[in-house]
Amino acid sequence: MDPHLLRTFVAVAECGSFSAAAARLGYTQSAVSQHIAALEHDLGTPLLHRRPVVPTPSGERLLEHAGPILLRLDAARADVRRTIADPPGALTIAASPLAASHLAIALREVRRSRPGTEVALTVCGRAAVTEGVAAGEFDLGLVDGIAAPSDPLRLSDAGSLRTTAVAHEPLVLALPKDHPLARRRGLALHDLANARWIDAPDLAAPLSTLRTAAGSDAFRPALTYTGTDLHSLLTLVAAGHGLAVLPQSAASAGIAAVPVTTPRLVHRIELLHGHLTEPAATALASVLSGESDDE
Amino acid sequence: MDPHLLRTFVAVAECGSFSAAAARLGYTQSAVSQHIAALEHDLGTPLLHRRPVVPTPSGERLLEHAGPILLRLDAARADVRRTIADPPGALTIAASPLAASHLAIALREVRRSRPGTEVALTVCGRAAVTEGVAAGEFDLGLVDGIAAPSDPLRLSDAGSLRTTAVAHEPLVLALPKDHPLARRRGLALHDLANARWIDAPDLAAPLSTLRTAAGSDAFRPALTYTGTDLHSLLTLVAAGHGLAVLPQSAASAGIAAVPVTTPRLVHRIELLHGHLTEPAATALASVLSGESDDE
DNA sequence: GGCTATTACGGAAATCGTAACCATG
DNA sequence: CATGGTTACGATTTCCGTAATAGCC
Repeated sequence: MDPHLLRTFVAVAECGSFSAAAARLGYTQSAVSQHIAALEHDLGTPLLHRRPVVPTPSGERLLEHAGPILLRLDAARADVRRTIADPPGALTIAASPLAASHLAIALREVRRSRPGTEVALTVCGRAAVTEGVAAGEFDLGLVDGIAAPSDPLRLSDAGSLRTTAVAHEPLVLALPKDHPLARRRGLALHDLANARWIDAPDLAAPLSTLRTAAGSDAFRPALTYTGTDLHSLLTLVAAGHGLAVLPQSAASAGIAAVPVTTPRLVHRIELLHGHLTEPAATALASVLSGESDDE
Repeated sequence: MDPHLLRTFVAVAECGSFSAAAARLGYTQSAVSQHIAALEHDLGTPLLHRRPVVPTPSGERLLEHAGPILLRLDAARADVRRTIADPPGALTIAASPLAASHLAIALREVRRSRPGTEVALTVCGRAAVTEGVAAGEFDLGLVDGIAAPSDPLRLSDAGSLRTTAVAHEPLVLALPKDHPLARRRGLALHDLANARWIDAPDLAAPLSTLRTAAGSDAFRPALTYTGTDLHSLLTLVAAGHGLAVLPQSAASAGIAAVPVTTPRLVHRIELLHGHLTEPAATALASVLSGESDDE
C-alpha cells in the first residue's frame, strides 16, 4: 500500500473520475488506472465502481484510513524538517471561526511571554485547522466543536497532536424570534430531529455530529451553508430558513436562543499543538482557560 | 517515505544494528543500508548515528511517527479485508491484566445479546491490546491506565480506534505492611519521586506515566518487572523490593494500600473497538460501566 | 459517437543482491 | 584484523507515458 497509490485513490474518490484525478495529480489517466488496479489487486477486492466512479464498501473503508495516514505522513516529514530548519521567526496560529474569540487572548499571552515574536493568524474551517497543525503548517490551532461535558472533541485526524481543553460553554438552538419554541427555557435535541435544519459544518455544529450525539439518523439539512461567516448564518436563521445549534455566545440580538438541555452537550474549544514544547503549550492553555480579562 | 523504508528504519533503530535488522526483515545488509540512505536523502538529514547505531534528534522525531503510521497502514488493510471476508464465527476480546476484571461482564453481555457466538479471550500487555485491536486481530479491547479524573487515556496508537470509558477507580500506592508510610490516609506522588520503585509497565502504572503525570524526571525503577502476573508483583512489593501504583481493587491482603491523593489521578478502563457497529459497542460499553451485577 | 476506463507495450528508473571496499573498535 | 556499514555494479522488476482498445451514456 504505497502512499502514492493511496493518494491517487483518494483523489479519484474525491473527483469521481479517473481522468480528473489524473489531471489533478499530474499523471496520465493510464497511470491512475494502473494505480487503482494495483491497489485493488493488492487488497484483493474492488475498491471503486466504475461509471459512475463510486467507492465500494471496501473502498469506503479504505478511504476512512487513507486520509489520516497521508496526513500523518506529511506531519512526520514536517516534524523532521523542523528539527533541521532554524527556528521560524513567526509563530502561526489558526482557529476555526467559533474558536476565534480566543485568538485575542492567545495573542496577548504570546506577546507577553515572547515579546517581539512575529505572529500570523488564520481563521479557517475545522478540518483545515487540524490538518494544518498536523502538517506543521501552523504552530497552534484553536478548534471548537460539541461534546459531552468533560469529553474531548472527536477530532478526525488528531493522530499526532496534543490537545488541551480551553473553554466550555452551553449550547443553544438558534431560531427565529417568532418561532413557537422561542420562549422555551430549554429543549431536547431529539424532539427537533425532523425540523428544518441548516447544515453549516464549517461554522456551527455539523449535523453529522448532532446525528451521532443524538443517536439518530434524522437531522437532515434543508439547507447547507458553506462558509464561515456567523452573521450571514444568523440572518438565515432569523429569516426562518432553518435552525442551527451554536454556542451561547454566538447568539445575537436578531434571533432567539434556547439552551439545549438534552442530551447534555457543551460547546468546547481545544488548543492543538503538534510540536511545541510541552511547558510553552500548557502555559498558553492555562492562560486561555483562565479569566485573563483584565486590563 | 515508502512504508518499506519506514519499516526498516524502525527495525534498525530497535535492533541498533543494520545487519540485525536485515536478518529480521529478510533483506541483505546492503539493502538496509540503501533504505536508510534513501530515507536520509529524502528527508535531507541524517537519521542515525553509525557505530554505535543510535537515532539522531531527527531520527527520534521520525520514530515517533513511524510506528503509528505503520500500525494504521496495517489497520487499514485489515479493515478492508474484513469487509470481504465472511463474518467471523468467533468474537475476539483482548484485555490488559488490570482491565481483565471486566472481561466477565463483557462476556456475559455478549452471551446475552448474541447467544451462540463463539468468544475468544486474550489477556496481554496494553500495547498488544491496542495494537491488536487496531490491526483487526481483536474485535474488542479493554485497556487500563491512569489519567486525570475525566480525561481519556493517552493511548499511544489509538488513531483509528473508538474508545469508551468503562470504569474509574481510585489509585493506591502499594507498599509493604511495615513501611513507615503504610498507616497514612493519603499521599502525594511527588514526595515519593525518589523511592525504590518497581516498574511493571505491562501490569501496574508504568513509571513513565507517573513521570509525565507528576511532571518529574524522577521515578526511576530500582527493579523492572516484565510480566502480567499481579500476584507475583504484590509478592515483590510485600517483600520490600519496591513500590508500585495500582488500582484500589488490585490491592490484596499481603500489602498496605494508601490512596494517592495528589495529583488527582484515577485508574481508568476503556473499551476499544475498531470496526464494530456503533450501537453494538455502545450497548456493550453501557453494560460494562453500569452495575449489571444482577442474577 | 463522444467520453472515459482498460490494456499493450516500450523505455526509464528504482530495487535488491553479490561483491568489493573502507572504517572503527 | 575482524566486525559491520558503504559503495559499485548488474539483473530484475516496477513505474509511467504513448497509443491502441473496449465499454457505457
